[in-house]
Amino acid sequence: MLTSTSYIVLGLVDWIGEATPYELKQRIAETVGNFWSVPHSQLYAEPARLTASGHLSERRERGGRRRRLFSLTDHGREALSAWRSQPADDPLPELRDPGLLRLFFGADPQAIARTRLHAHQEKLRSYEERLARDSGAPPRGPWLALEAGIGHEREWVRFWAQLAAPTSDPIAG
Amino acid sequence: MLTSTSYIVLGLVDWIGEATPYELKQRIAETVGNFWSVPHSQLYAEPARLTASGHLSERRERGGRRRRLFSLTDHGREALSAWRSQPADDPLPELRDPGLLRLFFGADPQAIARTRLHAHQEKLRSYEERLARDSGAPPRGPWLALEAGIGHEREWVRFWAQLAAPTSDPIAG
DNA sequence: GGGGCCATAGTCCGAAACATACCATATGCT
DNA sequence: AGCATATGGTATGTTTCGGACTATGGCCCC
Repeated sequence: MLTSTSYIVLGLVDWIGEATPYELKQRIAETVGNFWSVPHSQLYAEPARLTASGHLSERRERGGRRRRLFSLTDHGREALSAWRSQPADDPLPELRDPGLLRLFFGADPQAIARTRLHAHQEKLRSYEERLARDSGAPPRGPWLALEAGIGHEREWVRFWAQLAAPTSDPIAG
Repeated sequence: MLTSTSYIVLGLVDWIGEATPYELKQRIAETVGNFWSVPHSQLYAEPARLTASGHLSERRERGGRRRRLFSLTDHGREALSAWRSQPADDPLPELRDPGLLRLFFGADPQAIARTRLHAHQEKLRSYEERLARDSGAPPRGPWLALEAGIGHEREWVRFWAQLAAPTSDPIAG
């Protein structure tokens, strides 16, 4: 059975055309890794599995490092396309924020909020920068994902800012 | 070394006083599990580890099912309190939304958006209901976590709604 | 009072995932 | 030539994860 990691690999190979695990690693780092990271060791293990199951085909560089180059088979292309057009009835994602966990179990809100706030502001800034850089360029998918990321970072900033600055109490004014 | 799962267990045992794994499972389901779930098999394995490391102590029910009852040791209480007051310099959480992944790799936004939208609306509704039920009751931690959850669910609803209804295009009006 | 059923309660296990350390090759600089 | 750095890949020991499986107790109904 294919996992999300499988589809990340299939999707990227489709995107790049023919790729080595190392290239996948680099692409992920600057794109999808922002909302779904994959440890690099998986990027060697997963293509091997996908080759065994007939979703990818493998070719070996002739000289040099003799790197493995993977590309989609018809079977792989079908699987990817079926996945794309499947209803997204997956379970909803969890927040899984360690800071929130501490908060839940009684940590001091202000203390947590201050460090978290900075980190999220930074992240938000980097996303907005990227949005400004490559706004409008197709395809639309990565752009929409970035929009989603920005929305959630804004929400985190709002949330932590409100806890970091207790003066903004809606009752006290 | 203690993991997030460890602290969830320690935190809940602190909260409940003395608990069996099964009770932990139930508490998690209705509280912290909303943003950080733990597979139930871990709730048998983790207390055993924590007992070995001296953070919990174990007692056996006398008759009946002879269930294991765990409670905090002083060592465990100290670890929990140290964790609570530690700066939250953990890595930021990832969205890891399967729907977003499909979107990223070219799925039809409207198709994905419609199913996701419903699911998030439902979730949001259930959170708001809970907020109305036990608003104000201390402790504050769970309540703040619920607030965070509501914020992010609202954000998801906003995001998917905008994709589900293409008429709200800001350019076309 | 005994049989069946449901909720409770717990164990077990193989397959992945993970972090991380290690190894190897190329490239360019001094 | 020697060395640092980035590139590229492998190997591996632990955890985690799901999910299948087992068992126990309480309760209702006949």
